[in-house]
Amino acid sequence: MKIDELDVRIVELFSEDAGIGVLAASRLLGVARATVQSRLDKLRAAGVVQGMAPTLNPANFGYPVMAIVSIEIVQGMGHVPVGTALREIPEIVEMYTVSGDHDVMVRVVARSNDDLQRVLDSVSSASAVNRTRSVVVLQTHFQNRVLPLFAHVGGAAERNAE
Amino acid sequence: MKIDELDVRIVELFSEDAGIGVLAASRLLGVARATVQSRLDKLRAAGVVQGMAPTLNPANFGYPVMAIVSIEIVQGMGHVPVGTALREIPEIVEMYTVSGDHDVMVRVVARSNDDLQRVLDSVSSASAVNRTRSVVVLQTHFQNRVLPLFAHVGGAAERNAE
DNA sequence: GGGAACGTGAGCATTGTGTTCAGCCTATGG
DNA sequence: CCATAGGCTGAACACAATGCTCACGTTCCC
Repeated sequence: MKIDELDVRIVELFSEDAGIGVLAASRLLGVARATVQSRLDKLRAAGVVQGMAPTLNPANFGYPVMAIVSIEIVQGMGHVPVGTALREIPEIVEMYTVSGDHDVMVRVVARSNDDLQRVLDSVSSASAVNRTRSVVVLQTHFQNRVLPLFAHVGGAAERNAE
Repeated sequence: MKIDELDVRIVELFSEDAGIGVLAASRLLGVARATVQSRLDKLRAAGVVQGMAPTLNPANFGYPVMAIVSIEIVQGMGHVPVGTALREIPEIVEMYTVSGDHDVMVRVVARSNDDLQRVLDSVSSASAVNRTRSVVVLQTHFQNRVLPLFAHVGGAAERNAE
């Protein structure tokens, strides 16, 4: 997928406000409506843009506390059973299988520090979980900040070879 | 902010496809259009819904490799200079200040394992960074999965969703 | 009971959508 | 050197959705 500056500008506009609409975007960018439409279609078809979704902030509906938990699973168990077990815990908002000392890393949210204890316990008590180590998030600098990278890719198209 | 089942159903609909529109959502839910509109306004005003944004997937525009890096900063330096230094690296898509042995945790993406080396080096060479430890993400189970938690808050705990 | 907050259904003018089309430009390749 | 393909344009069209406002019926609680 080749991404140029127009693609970047379109995505930036829709990131500010997805409700902007194809027509308004085309006017702001000084291009034809059909162009914006076809670019969006292509970006979506390529999977670059997965879709448009409302951004939910757990901190604003009762879950201001966040922690990152490294999980070590018991030897001999695949990572699949852990995955299915942990999937049932709604407080887990992110989950990866990773290399290194630990096997799984998750990000959890909680209502309070007290509540975090409960969440961590529910993680620990999942089957196939051996040991956990958790750190509390003190400050969120940014989350899911993909736009600068995307702009970098789009801008590098002219200056650098790919 | 009090969240009821209608709020959850509205957000679920818009999460599937934010372009669904207020009118179509109201028809699917069997409520008046003005109701959906006012609910959305309130959710947005409360900050529960931050906005609607296109979901970008770095894996689909050239960055399929992902890693999580724990960073220890040099004693005596505040976390602010590290933050500003790391902010300049577009490959960092997530950044937290955390408690525990390490001080900062970031999630980075890269074009390949080779490229990951370059990204990690650029992190390590940031000012105030003392030591880093990184793990490679082998599998992404889910990212930013807030809907189940939101549904849980909305009193849909008894109900089996999806 | 009074009042506030909420949901309803309806109305209105305006605007955006999806779709299609022919024409034009530029880059690429025979 | 010309031919072809792909992208962008601007326009057209019917249709649908939007933002806004309103009067009215509930429900809940002071």
